[in-house]
Amino acid sequence: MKPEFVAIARKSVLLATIPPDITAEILAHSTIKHFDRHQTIFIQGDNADFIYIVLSGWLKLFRIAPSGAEAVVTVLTKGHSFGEAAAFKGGSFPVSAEASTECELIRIPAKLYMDLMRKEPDLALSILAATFAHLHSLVIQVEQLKANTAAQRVAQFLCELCACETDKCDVILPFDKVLIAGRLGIKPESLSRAFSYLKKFGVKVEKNHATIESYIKLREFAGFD
Amino acid sequence: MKPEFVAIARKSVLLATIPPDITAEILAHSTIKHFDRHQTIFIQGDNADFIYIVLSGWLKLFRIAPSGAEAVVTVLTKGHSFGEAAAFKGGSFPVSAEASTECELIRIPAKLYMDLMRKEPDLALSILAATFAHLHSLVIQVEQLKANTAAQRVAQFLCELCACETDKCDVILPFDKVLIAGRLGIKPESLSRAFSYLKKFGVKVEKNHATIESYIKLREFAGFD
DNA sequence: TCCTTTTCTTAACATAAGTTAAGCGTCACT
DNA sequence: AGTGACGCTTAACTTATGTTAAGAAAAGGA
Repeated sequence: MKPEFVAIARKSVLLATIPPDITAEILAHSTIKHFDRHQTIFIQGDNADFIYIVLSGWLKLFRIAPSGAEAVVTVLTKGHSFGEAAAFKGGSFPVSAEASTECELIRIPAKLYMDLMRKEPDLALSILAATFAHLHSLVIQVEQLKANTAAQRVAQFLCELCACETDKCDVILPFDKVLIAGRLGIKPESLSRAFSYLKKFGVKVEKNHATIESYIKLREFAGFD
Repeated sequence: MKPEFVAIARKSVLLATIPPDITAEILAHSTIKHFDRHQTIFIQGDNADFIYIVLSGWLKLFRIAPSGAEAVVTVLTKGHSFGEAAAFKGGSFPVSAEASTECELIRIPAKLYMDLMRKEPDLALSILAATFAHLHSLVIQVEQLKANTAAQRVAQFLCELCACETDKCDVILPFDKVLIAGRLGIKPESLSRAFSYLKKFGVKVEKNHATIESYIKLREFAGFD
């Protein structure tokens, strides 16, 4: 396995806190998988036999309601892991996963991880840490869905992307607008409307590039403290 | 501690899979806490020093957005545990908790649980199982919020309550309508409207008692398979 | 280059849900 | 019995978001 991949994997929440010799053993039994855009990684109900770590690209976890409506649960990229919770339980995935861009993943056999866990309690703690991160992000998401308007959610999304120090800053939208809309629980048309509404607050969007004139003001509108 | 309380606690996801002598030790160091209706159990940001198991009554976990809007994240009752995730992480609670009815809780010192965890890896698995259950329920909730109308969410809620075998059945609404509305992410007025809309599908609601004429039909409308 | 396909935006319209306000029972207390 | 508080429902109105449709801009292939 390429050293750069190992480096990314080691930095993930899932492996970060465990000794190098154990990660080496895990990675030795894992494989790199490549997925094209729109390719299915797994679907809900599949046996959760693997745990994944994203090396590159973007993918989404989602559920399809019986009505056919798609609900995007999470969007993941480099360094994120997924499937730990389901794999741990030995059950099946509660969500489906699909590549949103071309992407590369490390696929870890769940059984291997579980076997090692008996010897190395730290592994359980790592899974816990990763699962909690997901849990927390879902709690936030539920709050955002219930307590904010679409435009506010868009503003929150922009604020999260914006890792800048200065008040004025630029962000690159990491995936296409259909996916952003799905992640925020709205239709692409509403996303467009939200963007043009946010012009008032100094947000300009052109292609996949957004300029934020005042991060402070945007945060305020977004309803963050 | 009363034997009936011990029995409830042992059946909770948090303690179900661990040996009796360990649960005994945990419970010996835990205390029973009593809360009146509307009493605060903790607020978001508090140090997560305790893990709780519900013995009786109903309580809600919620977040208050800066706008003042309340988002009910979960409603819990007998046998449910909460706080494990935050306590394990040693951080602070991401949500607030308030008693919705008079209720009794077991309060387990988080530190004790963590100390035992080092000796007994099964404890980590128990926490993981409990956390996974939360995770899964949040995934479902996100899907429901994003992909269903208010009336469908109400129907889903009724279907979940309805543990009957027969097609026609009655359910008792376990908590008041303001709280049900909050849990479903709608206003109480919309809940009323949803109930009267559901008359079409053979649902009659009077006070806290609902009659479902055809469970099958209701499920169909709810959009379950 | 041109043509097709995809992606995004905009507009007009429809609908679901929030808002405001009024009214009705029920309950507890006097 | 009277009063007030509370929980719930209903109605009229407003607003946000989905729907449908059309077209502009960008991307990609021939």
